[in-house]
Amino acid sequence: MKDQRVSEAVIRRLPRYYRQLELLIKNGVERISSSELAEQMGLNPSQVRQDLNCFGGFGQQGYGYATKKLYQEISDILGLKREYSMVIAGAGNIGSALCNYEGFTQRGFVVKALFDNDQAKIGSEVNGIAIRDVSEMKQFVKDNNIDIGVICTRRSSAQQLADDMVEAGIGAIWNFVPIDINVCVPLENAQLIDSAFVLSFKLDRQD
Amino acid sequence: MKDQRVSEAVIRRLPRYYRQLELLIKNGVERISSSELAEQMGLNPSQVRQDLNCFGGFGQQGYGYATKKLYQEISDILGLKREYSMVIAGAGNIGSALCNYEGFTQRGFVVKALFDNDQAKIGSEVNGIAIRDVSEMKQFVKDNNIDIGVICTRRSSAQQLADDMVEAGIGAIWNFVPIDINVCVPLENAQLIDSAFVLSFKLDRQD
DNA sequence: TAGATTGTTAATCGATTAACAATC
DNA sequence: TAGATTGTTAATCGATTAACAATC
Repeated sequence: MKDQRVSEAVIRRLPRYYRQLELLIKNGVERISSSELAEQMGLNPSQVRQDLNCFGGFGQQGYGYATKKLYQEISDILGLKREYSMVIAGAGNIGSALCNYEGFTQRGFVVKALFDNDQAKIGSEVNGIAIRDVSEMKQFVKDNNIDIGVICTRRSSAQQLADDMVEAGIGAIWNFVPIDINVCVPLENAQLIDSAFVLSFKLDRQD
Repeated sequence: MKDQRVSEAVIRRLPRYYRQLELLIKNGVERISSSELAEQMGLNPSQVRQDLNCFGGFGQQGYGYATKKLYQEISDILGLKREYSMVIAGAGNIGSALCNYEGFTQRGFVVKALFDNDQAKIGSEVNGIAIRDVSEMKQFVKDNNIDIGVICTRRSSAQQLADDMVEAGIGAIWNFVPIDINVCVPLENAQLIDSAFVLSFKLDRQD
């Protein structure tokens, strides 16, 4: 088990391995070779072996990889042994949808609170989770040791709220606002409009 | 204006340039050098110049780039001159949120219809857009020359619906379902759970 | 003209792919 | 033992960064 720095490219393939393994297990497949797995995922067999060997030798020569074992290993690598707590800043359209998304809770990502500055919303609930005044956010993050802060506000307040979260000791930021946020903790961008632009770019060039 | 194949890495920086330029213009900045722009975006000045020169020489020696001109150029490169039509398959949580998202319409990405297989939903509207029976989707895409098909269904039907869309002549697929979809048109993945996993991975390793 | 900054070529770095000895 | 397939080193490829002549 080498423990060099793992490249971003490798990290972003891990969830895909995880999902593919899950699928294979569901279909009763007990072992798989790097070539088969690569084929199924549109990768190169060497790449699959290189990727996995960043974390350890999970395979067996002449046999391949035991799907259940590998699945378990990747689950551990992804840190899915424990739960992660989240707060969502901005109880609008996207924020509420994320709060309602079952996929997160199923996987151990639990929304602890929603925050908004709209007095009309504060006090009500989304999917059983209270909407609180955004002015209480910092203290809440501190008191509850929140892992992930999700930003779904207007552009003007996004950076400030991210700063507040970081000051309150949050572990990571997940940004849905179409603005570049600057923080010193892990940051994941999910800027929908950027994806739309990539699609329009490709559509426009195709002809 | 060289027209070699543009790498995926460059393409994914284009929306960021676009947003940053927009911001600069809003702040009254009329010109910017590659070093300043790189600084602001956390890139390397050479990279900025290389990226832009994939599409043409938009700058001027000794001066830099005129923000308005560059903004316009990138807008054109991204194909934002015209509107793009979308349909959304799956009127659940995420599908409805996307349908309500103002950012899309503002930028010229217009949702023409939502589709679902739940009889209780069919016939109602989200944000003024009709929810139709998913069995009518293929014909609708054909008749209305839809550009982008958004997939927000359960995992079991995602691949089939993507296939239907492609057969009906759709230009691109935008997939929100945590499953690897296989199509012969441009595909953009927005798998939320994958992002969550990347965050848990990084959180888990930090200590 | 001198200074600044581009556009572009060359050098470096890192990620992907190939090859093969190790070993189940 | 022979066949298969890994783990790992080496080769290739592509993307990022540096350097600098061109030019505004």
